[in-house]
Amino acid sequence: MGTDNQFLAQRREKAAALADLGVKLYANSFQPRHRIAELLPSGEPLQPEEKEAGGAVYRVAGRVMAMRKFGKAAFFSLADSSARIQVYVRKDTVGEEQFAIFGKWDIGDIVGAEGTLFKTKTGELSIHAMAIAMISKSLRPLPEKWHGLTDVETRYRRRYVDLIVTPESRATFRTRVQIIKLIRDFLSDRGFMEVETPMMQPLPGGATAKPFKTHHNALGMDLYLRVAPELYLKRLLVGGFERVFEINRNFRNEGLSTRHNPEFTMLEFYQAYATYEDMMELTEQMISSVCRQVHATMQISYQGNPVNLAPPWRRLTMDQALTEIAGIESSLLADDQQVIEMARQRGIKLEAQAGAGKAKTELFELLVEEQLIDPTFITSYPTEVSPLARRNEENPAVTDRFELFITGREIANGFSELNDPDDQRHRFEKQIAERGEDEEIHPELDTDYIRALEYGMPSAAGEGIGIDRLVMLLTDSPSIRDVILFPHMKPEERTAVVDPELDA
RNA sequence: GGGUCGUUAACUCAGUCGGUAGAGUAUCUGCCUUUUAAGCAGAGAGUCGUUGGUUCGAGUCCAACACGACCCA
Repeated sequence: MGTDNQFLAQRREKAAALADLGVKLYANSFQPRHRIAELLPSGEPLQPEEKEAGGAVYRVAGRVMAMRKFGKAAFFSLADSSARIQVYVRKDTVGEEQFAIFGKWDIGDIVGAEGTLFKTKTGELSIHAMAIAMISKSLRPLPEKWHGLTDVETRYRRRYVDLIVTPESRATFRTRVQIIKLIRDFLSDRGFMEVETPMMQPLPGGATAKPFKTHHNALGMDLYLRVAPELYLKRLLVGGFERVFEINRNFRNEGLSTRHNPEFTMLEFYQAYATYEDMMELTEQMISSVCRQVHATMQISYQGNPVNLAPPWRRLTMDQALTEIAGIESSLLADDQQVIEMARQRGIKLEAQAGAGKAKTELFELLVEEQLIDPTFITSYPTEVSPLARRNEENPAVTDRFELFITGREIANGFSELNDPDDQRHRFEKQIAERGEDEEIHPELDTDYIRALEYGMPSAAGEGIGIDRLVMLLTDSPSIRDVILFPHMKPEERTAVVDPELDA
């Protein structure tokens, strides 16, 4: 067979040779007693060629990342999840038999080592191995030690390899975990309880988006993967849980891009007796404090451009943004026909039923959005595009809603919740009437949600934050695929080359 | 969906005017007991994304397709 397998064949030969020498290739008996990071700053710094006083014995395990052999001695670098350290192996220390076995080791093998600490001539802290052990034999070569893995497609498809060889990638995903933990802590500290609501829903509600459809065999019914948890979380407000949040996946059956993955992680939270203004306050505090805890500063840069996350953040109504940033005269914005005409002139395609609110929102997206680099709350969204938000008491054409933009991207969306069941029913019905043409978006009246509101939902405000986009911002990642461990990829083309292990 | 660019050894990349495939790392063999992108000497490794076409001859030119990146809708 050939091609792929010069390396596989060589390593299998070595593996067989090791087995002949009585070495277990996939042993489960080596127990490390130390993480490598624990050894690094131990006590007083050693001088070059000095051994650690007391000669304490350390026992570590990890992956062989580099190997430098010298006949009867060798250095290899060993990486565990905490750090890397160099291990020095000498024939006269480990013995002839072990040294012969060591000769069959490869870069990429997972191994254990036990020994004392010393510093080499050149000043690198190292373990002088007294004993070494094979833990798991690697059959495939790792990418090059110097350039690493730069092909983004391979990095996404074989994330395991990326994580082995790309420190930045490991750092990004550690930061992601940290960010999510900080958000959980932030909300828990403020009395929010974390809940899980259905991901498989009979009616996909809570957002205008195309859902994935699936089927329950035993029930003989179609189900949809959720596009948002919103309507379930608000049912919990009805139930008396006054502060709830959920961090979990949503699914949208739409295009892929550097900012869109079919499944993505959303934080949604709801607070009874709060308004959208409280939510803006909370959001400012949450994101800026997460940033400070991650980066020790609120002045960060994203893709080479500075971003200042220090509160307070700018707040503009949509009309103000269109006037101040897009330069549209405020008198024009007051005239519905003029707004629709402006949108048409700019090439925005509007459905026949679309009103000025929709047109205004489209103009905003076209002319303003990407210019909002430092965090900016945009408020007073048209009621027409905000079916779940409470109307403003002075101006019922707009809602008590905001969206947060950073680096030109929508990061969060929040509003005072509509809790009038009759108004909600009317808006759903209007929405259904207007979306009739798009068969992929299934607008159906969620009568149970209306029924829940009829029991009475406290006044409340809620918000959704796109976690992936927030992580992109805080890890300076250009693509959503850089912050999702296993982003969706089209299948690799299956060629005639068959892996030998599958060909047996 | 449209446009541009990319796909060559395990990895990172060259490949001129169309003339039979190159480097570094990695691997293998030999030497080497403090190296660290170890060193020295030698060797092996390729369906040039896939399928067609043009040509005496295609990694190179043309077309379609696949996958990816970027831009646009």
